Amino acid sequence: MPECPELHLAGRYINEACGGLVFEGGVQRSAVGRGPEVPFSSEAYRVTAASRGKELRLTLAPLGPGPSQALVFRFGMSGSFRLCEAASPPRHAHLRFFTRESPPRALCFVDPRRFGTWRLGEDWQPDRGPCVLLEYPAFRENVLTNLEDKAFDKPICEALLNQKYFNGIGNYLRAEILYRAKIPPFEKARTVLEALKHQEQNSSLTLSKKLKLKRDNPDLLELCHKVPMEVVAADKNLFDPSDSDNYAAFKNWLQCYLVPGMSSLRDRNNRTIWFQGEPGPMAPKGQKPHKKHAHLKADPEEAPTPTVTTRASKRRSGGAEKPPKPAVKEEEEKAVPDGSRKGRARGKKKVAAAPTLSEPDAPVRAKRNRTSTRRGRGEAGDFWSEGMVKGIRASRVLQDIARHPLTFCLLVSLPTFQVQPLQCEFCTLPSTHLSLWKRVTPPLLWRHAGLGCLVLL
DNA sequence: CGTCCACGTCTAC
DNA sequence: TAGACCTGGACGG
Repeated sequence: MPECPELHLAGRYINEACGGLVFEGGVQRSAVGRGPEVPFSSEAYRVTAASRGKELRLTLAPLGPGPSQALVFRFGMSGSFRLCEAASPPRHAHLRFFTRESPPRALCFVDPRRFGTWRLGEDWQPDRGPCVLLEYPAFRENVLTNLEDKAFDKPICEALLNQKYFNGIGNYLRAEILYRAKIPPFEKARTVLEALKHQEQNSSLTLSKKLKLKRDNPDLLELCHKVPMEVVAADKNLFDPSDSDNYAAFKNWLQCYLVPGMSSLRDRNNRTIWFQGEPGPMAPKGQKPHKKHAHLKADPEEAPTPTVTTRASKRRSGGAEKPPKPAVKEEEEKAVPDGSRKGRARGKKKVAAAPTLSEPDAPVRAKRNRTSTRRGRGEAGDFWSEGMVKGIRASRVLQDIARHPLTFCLLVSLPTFQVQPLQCEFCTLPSTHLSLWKRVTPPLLWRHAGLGCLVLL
């Protein structure tokens, strides 16, 4: 399920599962893996991960002297990471990193369809934009300052898959986002986005009213951040590789994509767009929106209501659905995995030689004990109340919110506060994200309403 | 058994 | 703007 939430959760999985492990030896690549051999070997090294949009970077760092090796992965349609017994890796494990344990384990890049790949070096693919999940302000700015680009001549549903502007959005997210924004998928992208530029000044409201408005009516670009954030912050980890039962939870989270009663059409790239209501002015002709899609064995008793399904009615079958994942086979890794290799030999990929990149990056992990303010579902609760807001330099904050209407962050100033490099420990927001706020005022509290986490800085 | 479909890029007419 | 690149699950006959 690789869109940005899955990439991000894969990174979290790697950091949690491998954080305390020592790896050793070389990196093993399957005969049919898409990516290059990894010229790295070490007596003892650690593995860490970071994500950006639909890319995931692994860093192999020797415990002793010696250079680190970085790899940047794309997951294609079916990629994932998994830590398992080295002796019995899953099928289609195309890259393996071995731990230095007694029965060794292997961190595996697993990818049945092999559309995924990896490159050597630490650089993100240069023509992909900022991450919708982790670089929200930069993402928003990148879109709103480039609206003359012909990428925005297209219908919004197609523009949303353009990774130059929407790095991390994929087919299920675009459906979920447009559905919540109540925007017809084939409305022209520029029309939709131009409107966001102007609706940002909305004076004569109190701060808390504005915040509430923002929270209750997130615009399209905010939803590009907020919707994937929900997946990442879900109580039940919707994509925990070690819990195969959670696919049902994911299905249940979906409000539009694959949901019975919703309409669907093929866009100009022949990708299925799911939506509700009118398709919009740029809809391809000669295709009748086809509804239903009954072959979701997840909801057996679904009444065949011909009426337009409403929000309430489509919350199908509550938790009653059973996970549609039947087989847990995938074992019996045949010794010669894909000997066939019929048509077309593996094309020679021009491996972009990683040019040096300075990137001060190196985020200091400012560990804190998180005061667990876990609330369900992005609910801000009384945090937004007038009382809490008192004492902020409201004008500055408002000004900033107007420029970067981030519904999820709010800052409280404390005059004598020394700013330090830090990250939100929950979601590993990069320090670049924070710097935007540092310019306003030193933050004391930084809260992601979408995550329900409160971070003391 | 065969057909259709899938969470994504790429490049070749 | 088609395809190519792949495996595998769901579904129909």
